[in-house]
Amino acid sequence: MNIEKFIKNKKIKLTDARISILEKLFAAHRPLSYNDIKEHISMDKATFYRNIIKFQEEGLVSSFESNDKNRYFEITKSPHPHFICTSCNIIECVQEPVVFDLDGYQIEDIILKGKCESCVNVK
Amino acid sequence: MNIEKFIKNKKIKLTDARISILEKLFAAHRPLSYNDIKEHISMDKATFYRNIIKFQEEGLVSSFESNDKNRYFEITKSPHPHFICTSCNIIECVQEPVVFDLDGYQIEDIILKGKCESCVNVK
DNA sequence: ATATCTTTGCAACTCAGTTGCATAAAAGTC
DNA sequence: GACTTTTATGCAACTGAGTTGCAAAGATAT
Ligand SMILES: [Mn+2]
Ligand SMILES: [Mn+2]
Ligand SMILES: [Zn+2]
Ligand SMILES: [Zn+2]
Repeated sequence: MNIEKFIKNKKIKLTDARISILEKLFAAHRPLSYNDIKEHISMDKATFYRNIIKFQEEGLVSSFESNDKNRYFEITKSPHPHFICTSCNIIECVQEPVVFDLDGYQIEDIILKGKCESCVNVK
Repeated sequence: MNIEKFIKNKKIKLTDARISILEKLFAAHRPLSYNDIKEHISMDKATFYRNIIKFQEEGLVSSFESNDKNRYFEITKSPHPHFICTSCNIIECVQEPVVFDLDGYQIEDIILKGKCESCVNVK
């Protein structure tokens, strides 16, 4: 995916800092925290978080809070659930759809917690 | 529910601090954070968190991380999903079961995020 | 009584994320 | 070009939830 194309008709200037964040998120197969990518980007963390907030305001990036007190970010794709392992804290995107409807409520996101394939076989 | 009975055959001494935490959690219809109950208990927050950790080790209390950076605690009941409103941050226990199975994984907890009944009607 | 173990309060600490402020880089105006 | 206004960045200081070290208090055991 081309970043200039991705950013089209969003009101965001494409700075070097922003490009490097978006590139990292595009390359990932799962949501990433600031911690996950801070080695691979050069900006100050204030710049990182301020840009992430912009991305979210424009709907380019989504995020959620995990168990480990970190916030995880990913490029906004078609909605899908996420799995968080309560043993190793790994986070995975879930492809299988979870059908669920709660009367009067509008569900936007689903987070499943439990033991991942690796951790379920360890005691 | 009687607290002495609830605590039976758990290796936990029932101190005043512990009783007041458990009473508050028993009376609640939804998970509570330290912030929610600190006005109604008298202990130091270190004591609160240390006791909560004990409760969780004994399986008496469960918890999860919300959007607002706070941890929410409730008496462990039969597993059920929780709903977190992304507008007003209210947390509710969901009674309707969410059926979902992920091959090789062990699901322990389900968190639904979205707009609650009040917030879905406001723009 | 005295020794041992557990709980508590206080203060200091940790760590992710935020904010104020000064500088730097863009963008707009003439 | 020069000048003004807006936006982005880095740094340091701050915030707030939760944790930890330590000494005092309470409880349990012998
Ligand atoms: Mn995902
Ligand atoms: Mn509940
Ligand atoms: Zn795992
Ligand atoms: Zn709401």
